[in-house]
Amino acid sequence: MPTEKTLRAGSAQKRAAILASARELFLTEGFDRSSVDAVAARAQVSKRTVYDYFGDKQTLLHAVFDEVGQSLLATVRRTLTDTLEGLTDPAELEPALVEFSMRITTDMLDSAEYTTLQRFVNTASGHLPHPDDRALTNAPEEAMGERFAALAKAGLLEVPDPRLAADHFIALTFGVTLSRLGSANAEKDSRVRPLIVEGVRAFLRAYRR
Amino acid sequence: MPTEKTLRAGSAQKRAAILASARELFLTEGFDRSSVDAVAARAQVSKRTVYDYFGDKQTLLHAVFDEVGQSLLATVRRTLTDTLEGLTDPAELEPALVEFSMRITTDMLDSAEYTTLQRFVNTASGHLPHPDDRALTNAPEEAMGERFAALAKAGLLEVPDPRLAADHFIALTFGVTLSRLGSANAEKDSRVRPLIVEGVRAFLRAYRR
DNA sequence: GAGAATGCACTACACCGTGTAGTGTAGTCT
DNA sequence: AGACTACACTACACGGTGTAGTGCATTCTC
Repeated sequence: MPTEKTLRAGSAQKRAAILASARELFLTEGFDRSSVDAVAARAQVSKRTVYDYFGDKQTLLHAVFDEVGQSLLATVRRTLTDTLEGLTDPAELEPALVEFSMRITTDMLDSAEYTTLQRFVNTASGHLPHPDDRALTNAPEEAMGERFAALAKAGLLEVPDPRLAADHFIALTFGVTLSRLGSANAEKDSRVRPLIVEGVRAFLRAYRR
Repeated sequence: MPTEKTLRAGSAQKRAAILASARELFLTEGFDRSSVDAVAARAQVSKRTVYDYFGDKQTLLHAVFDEVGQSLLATVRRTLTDTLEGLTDPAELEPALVEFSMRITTDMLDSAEYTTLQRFVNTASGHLPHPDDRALTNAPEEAMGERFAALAKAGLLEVPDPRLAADHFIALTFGVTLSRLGSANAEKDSRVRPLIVEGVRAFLRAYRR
């Protein structure tokens, strides 16, 4: 077995530290410009340990990618049920959608996670081979689509293609905000809310029953 | 004057060749992963000449950035007048918008120019200091805003904030297409047109008079 | 049960190979 | 004569590996 590589199970603490460090650096500085030395230093761990836990830099990127994707999906799901569960009053629809969108947008913009995540998917240095990745990336949109379908069933929206509606909603709120204010501070920026509100209104004009 | 650098005026031909080569490489491979040697080789020019024309790699990037921005703006303006000039028949609005959007989207997706342009603005290795850049990046949206305002004046649209409407239109058509199909082949891909059509329809539901 | 031995995660550090930005220069082409 | 090339060269950063050594817990031994 020449290519047999034994990765240590190790204290989950160090592993988490390395992962957090890599996540922070990769997402802010970019993958190429983040050296493994820097990741190790930030995690207060020797470079050798990084290589013992994760085999190489690509694998480390992959681990970060998975983690970010999972946490993003979890946030979306939680916020979805927090703000849009069991809505029946049409008058509450707009404020609820604004609330949902604001929470997601501020969450995402602050750490620039979604942005760089997408950047990884499209441009990643060295293509990502795992087919799981696309699925993971699309999962948040799927979840939103299901929620929109539920709102349609409740008679609040008219949504022939829920998944497409989800894409449109994201584009009108998060997408516009991101492209206007390039991933800089979100909840503090007073320009965010009006953009979101207008995005939600446009969405409702297009999709309200 | 210690930092005085003398850049050659030189035959515009070589300069253009270098610029084209850099543009191609930077946009497809990414800035970091494109070596100056590769740029020089592709332009069939010695590396020394590259450094004689442009001072360093950053400056070369900046020149590419400007050129792409200008050409993008020109394309948008031309397509705008080609497809949306002097529209009066409401029935022609949807097909005209689809046509406009298809042409822009296929143009942009094929060479991935817009994508990577945006990527440069936000993440560029070494922040771009020039204030011109943001303005240049926003110019296409401004142009579209003006056209939408004209369509509103003609009674075809209801557009209180033309610039915002432009952002919404881009998000619904180009933005959605880009995020679904990651910048891969455009006019050949049969999934593009339906996405654009649905984006335009959603836009019209939200903005039609 | 005290102390030695063992195993293991981890560090510190040197090292290799390679890729790349940028320069200096001698020579060639027009 | 000046634009341009070919090329050698510097300086450096980075990915990855090998290894000597350290701290520490568990286990073995008497």
